[in-house]
Amino acid sequence: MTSLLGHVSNTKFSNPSLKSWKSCDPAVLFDAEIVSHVSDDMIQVAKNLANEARGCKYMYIWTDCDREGEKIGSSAADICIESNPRITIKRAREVHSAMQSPDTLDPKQVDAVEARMELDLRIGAILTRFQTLLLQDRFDEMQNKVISYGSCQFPTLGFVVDRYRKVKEFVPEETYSLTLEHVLESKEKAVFKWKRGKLYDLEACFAIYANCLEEKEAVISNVTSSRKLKYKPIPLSTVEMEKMSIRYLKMNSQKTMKVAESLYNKGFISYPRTETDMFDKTFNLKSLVEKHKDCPKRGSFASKLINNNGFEWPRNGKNNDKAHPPIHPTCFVSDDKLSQDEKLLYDFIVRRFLACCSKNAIGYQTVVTAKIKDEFFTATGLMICEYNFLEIYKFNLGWSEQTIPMYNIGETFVPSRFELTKSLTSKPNLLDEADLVDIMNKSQIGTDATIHDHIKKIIDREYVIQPSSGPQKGRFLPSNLGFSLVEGYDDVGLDLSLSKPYLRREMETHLKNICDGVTTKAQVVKHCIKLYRQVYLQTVGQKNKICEAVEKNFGIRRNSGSGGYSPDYNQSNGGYIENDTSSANEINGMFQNDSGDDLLGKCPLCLTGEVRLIEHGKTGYYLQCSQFLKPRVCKFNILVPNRNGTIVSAKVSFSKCQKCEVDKNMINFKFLPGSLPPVIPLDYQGCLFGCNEMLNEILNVDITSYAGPPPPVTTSIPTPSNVSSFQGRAQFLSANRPNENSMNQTERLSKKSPRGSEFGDSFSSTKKSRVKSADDFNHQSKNSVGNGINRRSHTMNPIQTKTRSKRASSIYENSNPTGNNYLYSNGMTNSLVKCDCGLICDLKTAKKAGANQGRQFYSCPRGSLGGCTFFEWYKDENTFIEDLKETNASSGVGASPKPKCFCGMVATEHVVTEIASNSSKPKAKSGSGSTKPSFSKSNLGRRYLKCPKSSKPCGYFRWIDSDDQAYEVK
DNA sequence: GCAAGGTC
Repeated sequence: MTSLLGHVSNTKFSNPSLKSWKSCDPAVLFDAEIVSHVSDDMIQVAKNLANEARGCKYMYIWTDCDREGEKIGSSAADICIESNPRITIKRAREVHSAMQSPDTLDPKQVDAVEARMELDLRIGAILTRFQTLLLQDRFDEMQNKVISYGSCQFPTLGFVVDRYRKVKEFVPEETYSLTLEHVLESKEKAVFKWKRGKLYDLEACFAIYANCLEEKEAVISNVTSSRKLKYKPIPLSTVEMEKMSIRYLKMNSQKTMKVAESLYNKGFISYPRTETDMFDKTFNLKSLVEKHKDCPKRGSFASKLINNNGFEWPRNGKNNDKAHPPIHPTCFVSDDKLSQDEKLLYDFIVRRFLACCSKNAIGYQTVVTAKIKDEFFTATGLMICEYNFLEIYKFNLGWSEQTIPMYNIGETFVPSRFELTKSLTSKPNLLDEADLVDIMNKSQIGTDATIHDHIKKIIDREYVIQPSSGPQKGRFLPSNLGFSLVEGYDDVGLDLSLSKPYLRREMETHLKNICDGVTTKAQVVKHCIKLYRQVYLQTVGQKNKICEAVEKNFGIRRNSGSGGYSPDYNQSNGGYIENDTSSANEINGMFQNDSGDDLLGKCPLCLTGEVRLIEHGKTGYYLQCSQFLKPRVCKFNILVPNRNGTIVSAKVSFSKCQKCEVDKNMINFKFLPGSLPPVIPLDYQGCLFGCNEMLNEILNVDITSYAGPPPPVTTSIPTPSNVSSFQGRAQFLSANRPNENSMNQTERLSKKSPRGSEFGDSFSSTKKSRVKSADDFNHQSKNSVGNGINRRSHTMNPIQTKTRSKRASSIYENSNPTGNNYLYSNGMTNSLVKCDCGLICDLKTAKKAGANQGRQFYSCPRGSLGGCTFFEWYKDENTFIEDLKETNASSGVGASPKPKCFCGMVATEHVVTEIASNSSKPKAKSGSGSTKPSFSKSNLGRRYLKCPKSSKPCGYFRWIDSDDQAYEVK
């Protein structure tokens, strides 16, 4: 028999050179190989296991019965098998049957934990390096700071910032109510509450009040009395212990856990890290209660439970981690054996336990209703008859005796006070630690064993401040740094912002699915990396937002940086980058953008963004609008393909194109000798914006192909510019005193004005220079990968073709084997359709039987797991032409009017996809009440028109491919 | 110098 100390193994990147932060672009870590290894501080544990295993036939694993326990056991088993390959591994689960019928380890649970470990490592390393190096590069003040990112840390910080914003944005509103009081001769007093509560409209309230004033007396219209129960608390879990300790013992979560651990190690309480809030029926609770009967403080209550029939089995909560019971005292300990903090916490745990084993409190509630005119007012009294658990558990439960005078129905009285009162809505409070623990728990951020660590982490990292005195004592305020980071990530404008809990929660859902056998570790890792990669790439593309937020909130100046910090990365890290050249280079491209020397000029499509020349490794270069990475704002992203290495280098020149109508900088090209026709010099300065057709054609660049629709008018995410000012935040503490309405003057968040859809025809100047047929330039190699990709606006690129041929895929499947299809996009196809979350859509196929079966559409890649409702049909060239026809028809340009059904509505088009009878003519399905026609086999695939109404359609029917007149289907 | 999850 031997013991473990939690996880014996951990994950790390296998290539030691990746340890250095500047050894590679952080995004390389999305795909770098990861290995499991024995942690440095667990080497002795591993050695011990190996030694123990040598002489054993069987190994029984008795770790916690949760998925982490399964993985811990699995790692321990691996070590033992290595030491003794003949050893048989058994898993003890149910205590009572463990030895008689031992189980085996559950590989699904082990897989789920391995997925979590891998994702946490990659995400943490990538984003920590990204944001640390970014801010160190731009701000002198950040030189020695590590700005860590964790999938739990940041959502925790996000909660603090969210509440802070709510407090700052709060504008109190006046409310009005009617107050009724009655003081009897006996001096007894009844305070009645208006049934309407409060009104926001003074005039309305005054009208009611004036009407009531016509009546001199109030009449008692009802008196009810009923038995009320105050339920005893449920058994104690870790999160509940932390919350109660913070609120009533004034100990923070970190300290609470430390003290609890100390009590546990001394054997005074059960294991303090548990989600379980129900006792197993086999527990001998009475004997545990009995242990406290001699306690001077709580002994008499414990004795009552045992001797006076006061014991009752505890209520059940909803959670059971199957690993540990609820927290309870294991023995009685006198105060002199405990430190001050231990005394406090132990006392609480014992009281809670005894309360659980006691009975509900019983009271009688009387509600008296008084009426004036048509308005009703109630006064409530409470008499506690049996205190039961309340005797021992006196933590502010909001249940106290409330006496009111006796009234009889029909009795009248003259009000002592009847007034229209004005009050202000009260502002929310900053989060205290108990609030934060609660929100984290509900949002599945962290576990019972780690929630307090995450809170400590954001304090230690100086992302939040917890004042130790003053009115906000113990509450959380975001620091300038924490606020800036959240604001920066939020400004990137993704619903899946890195400061929000959604990504982590989604991961948790998938981990459960692995355990349930719904999916596999590989699929989940792939899916989550895809999501995080998308969010990461878009965040990197707008990293200036983070710098801007820091600049604004700190009041510090940005230095020019090293011109983007990617050049500092050691790109010789061959093995890793080779595996994913596209993603690494894509990111490098993004890192290069803000030095200003890659600027070509204003975007000809959206007119607001700046087009830059971005190198994309072996793929080529992009002419990319700065708005391109914003969801659904601008799609200008033109590929200059370079698959044959024709372009040795391309750099933006400082001279403008004189011929070009769109005022753009020229590009200095260096071409590979022999790769181009002799008419083009090897050093060539040219413009790619349409005026130089020859250059465009030789390089296979179709600048004219972008003729996409204008983007929808979008409203930017509101930016709390006034909220975030350095001064404002510094003043917050001093200004925010009790009873002082410091928020009155706070303005609401300023909203950026909506972006106009000023696309118009601004790009038409280049449309006319559409390139000639590719055949005219057959000196270009036929093997050129770029050929044919960019020829026309609605031609699919090879990646799309691959994607289209797939059936609708599950969320766990990538749309192509690389998982990086968006990186190859030429920017002119639908492959860049993004959903309302800002994610690149999955292309799916409609499965539902009907006219649209088989059609492809775009939808949110997150699907039913918290995805948005974005929907858009895929448009290939044919449907695009159809659309044009329809547009022309509707605008009356040389098209016949659309056929109308008998109701006069435009008939809708359908395709025969199912057959039902041998009839050659369609007829209604009998008894269905629907006029959906049924068809013969020969009609399969034929198109027809019918009434568009889904209920009570008129029966109009006409074959499209026939000259027959429409007829009515009954 | 990065994560989160165990545990003393």
